[in-house]
Amino acid sequence: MALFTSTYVNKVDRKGRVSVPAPFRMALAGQSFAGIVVFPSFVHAALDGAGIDLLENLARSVDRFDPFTDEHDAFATTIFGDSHQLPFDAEGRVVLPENLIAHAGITEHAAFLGRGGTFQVWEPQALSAYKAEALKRARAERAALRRHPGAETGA
Amino acid sequence: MALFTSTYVNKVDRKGRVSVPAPFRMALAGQSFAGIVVFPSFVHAALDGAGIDLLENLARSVDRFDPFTDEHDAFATTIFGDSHQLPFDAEGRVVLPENLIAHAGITEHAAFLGRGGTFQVWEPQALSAYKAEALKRARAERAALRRHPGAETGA
DNA sequence: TTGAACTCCATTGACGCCCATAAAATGTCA
DNA sequence: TGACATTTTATGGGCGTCAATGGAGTTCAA
Repeated sequence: MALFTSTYVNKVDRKGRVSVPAPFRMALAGQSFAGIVVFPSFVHAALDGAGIDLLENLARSVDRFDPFTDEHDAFATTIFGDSHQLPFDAEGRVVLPENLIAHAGITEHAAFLGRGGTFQVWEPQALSAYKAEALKRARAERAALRRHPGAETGA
Repeated sequence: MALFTSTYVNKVDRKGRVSVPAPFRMALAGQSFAGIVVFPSFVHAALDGAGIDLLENLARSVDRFDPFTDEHDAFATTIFGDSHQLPFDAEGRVVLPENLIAHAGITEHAAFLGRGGTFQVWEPQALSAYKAEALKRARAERAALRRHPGAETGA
């Protein structure tokens, strides 16, 4: 299971290349596409990222159920339409497309934020601000989550 | 199920390495990741630690991809974004990341405090102070309970 | 032919892997 | 039961490898 954790800030070089953090590359190893998939976040000035499996699963679920549910259909359309497949170079770097750079306000550095099954890419300053905000909300929700504990691993 | 008990104080060497107490390592044996997961405590100048299963369970509870309605969005961001997977070396040591060292105020030594299903890592002095404080509060609460019988919460 | 994108190579600093030692715990045997 | 042997920990340090980064050459296509 791919698990993206921690936050890494890497440099964007003159040619627009960024190293994807090695642990993230590890988590993606063995997928059918050697690279990452990114698309603009709906709610933040950031990018959502994941492995190609995210799109594969989404495509599967659209095929099966979702011709009937408008919400999910619109969701899938947006994601597929705005997603970019970014291949790794030999050193594990990717080139962020211009419009995504702009959406996230990225300049010198890019911050990779692990979110479990997916990750996000932020402009570091913006991420700091968002994290401070998220921490405040997380404190408030901590008690709530404790009342809904996750299932134990039966496997 | 992993059970962390007792308190151990180990040295942090020049390279930032600390031995994870052998009983803790035992409790983590057989997990899918040979190491520990740590993240800054929400409420203390300390680190919360556990096995990778903690994050796996959390990821499962959030894994349906749904940027609009995830009530635990902030929580997942904070936990995953600030969590570090620290692999054991051959001797059962881990390297504490710089920002976590800073958060806990750790310098020469690190105190591992068992808390049942999880554990915490403290700067030893800070842990002593916290323990004394906790003891005082416990006594005060006990006294209060005696003065107001029937006020106990079941939880 | 000129720019964009990819391949290949170089550098350096951090990290992982390995071995050594000492102390403590445990086990063994007469 | 007391002396000795074995194992496990905790700790320190050397060294090779890999990750992150920078830049030069090469291909492809508009």
